[in-house]
Amino acid sequence: MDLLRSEGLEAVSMRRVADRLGVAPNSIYAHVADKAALVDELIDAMLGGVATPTDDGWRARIERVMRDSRRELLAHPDLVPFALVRQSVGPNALRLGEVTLGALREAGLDGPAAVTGLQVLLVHTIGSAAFETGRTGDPDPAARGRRGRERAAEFGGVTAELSEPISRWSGDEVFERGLGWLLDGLVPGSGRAR
Amino acid sequence: MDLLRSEGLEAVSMRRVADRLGVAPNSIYAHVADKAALVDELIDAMLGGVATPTDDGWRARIERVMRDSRRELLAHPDLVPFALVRQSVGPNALRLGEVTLGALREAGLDGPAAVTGLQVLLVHTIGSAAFETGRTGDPDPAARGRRGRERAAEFGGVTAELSEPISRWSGDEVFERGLGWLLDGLVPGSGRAR
DNA sequence: CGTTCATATTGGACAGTGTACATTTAAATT
DNA sequence: AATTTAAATGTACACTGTCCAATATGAACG
Repeated sequence: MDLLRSEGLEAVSMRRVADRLGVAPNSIYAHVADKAALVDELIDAMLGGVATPTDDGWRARIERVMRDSRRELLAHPDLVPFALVRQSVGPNALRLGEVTLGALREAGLDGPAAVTGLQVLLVHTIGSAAFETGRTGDPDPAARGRRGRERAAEFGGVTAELSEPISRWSGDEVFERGLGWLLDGLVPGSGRAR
Repeated sequence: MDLLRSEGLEAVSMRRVADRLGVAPNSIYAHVADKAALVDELIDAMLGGVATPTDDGWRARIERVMRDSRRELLAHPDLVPFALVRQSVGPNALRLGEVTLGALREAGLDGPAAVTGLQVLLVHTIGSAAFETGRTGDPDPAARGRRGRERAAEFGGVTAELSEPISRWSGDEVFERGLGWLLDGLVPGSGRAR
């Protein structure tokens, strides 16, 4: 986790981790099956920074879990792409998942509907973090060589019109608005912003 | 693209691609800046399979773009994790983005709101595809070695209760329901399912 | 026509990567 | 003290993306 936070995920190689532990690279395989499994544990460790909410209303509890998870995701951007695909079932993910499920049931959803709701919320929270995380920097879409420059010229004007505002608008807005709409839709008749 | 579809993304290495073209590995760098840039072009090539919708209503047009994109994403699962993070601004992504933006404006949204709406829709569509794509197979959460088995025992029962139904319920439902709620929320007063 | 010049391609190499195999060291259990 | 189990190790394999200097190729031009 130190390595990840200080030098990014690409620095988290078996050899570098082993160095950090004063150990041979192979020793790690006695504790972890794969590198993927190692990353899974990193993800769950990250979720350790999300507190179990104790708010009164179910809606407030859900909002808090999602907002806090989002904060933690944005603080560990390199993990975000994996958080969705390899949904880790570590203790922290489980803890937060059950709290959210409980809140959804409290809101009146039955078993299957609550699970679907949880999934939709996860997709939105992690997905919007992934979206926000990506493309932070190089505004240079031109590849090297002939094809690259040709492409840049081909649709140069339009690129500016569409992709520029996309990267400019705040991710908070995307996250908050989407979260609101999903919660409104999840529990029919409980619309807040309407 | 052939290589990706037949052997997955891990087979798409510079050397294998070069082999396929009867060319030395380095030659590719005259046409593409990076391997990342190559993947970006793969993503846009994939989006080439999504037709420009011609339906009458704005809502039908948006639903079609998102549903078709989802189909294409699920057909190329290895690309999904990258579709969100490295949102490619290739010609096809641009084409579909503008069509969707047009539909949102037709629905009555002004510039910034339409862009936010587009982002929320993208996050949901790509995000739910990513979620569905992940974890298709090995139901084996136990790592090797002592820690692994210890962990599996530590929260064994709960794992089954929560993670088993999650991987069982259909992704279609998550996608369709979320899409509906988002569209309902996006355009106030036009709720369809209520 | 030959020459110039940008583009494309090449061989070779560097510094890594994840991980398998067989073996030795260490710790826990009997 | 002996035996079983776990942890750590050295070596090695088959790859990976990408840089560098040098060469081949094609089109444009005087």
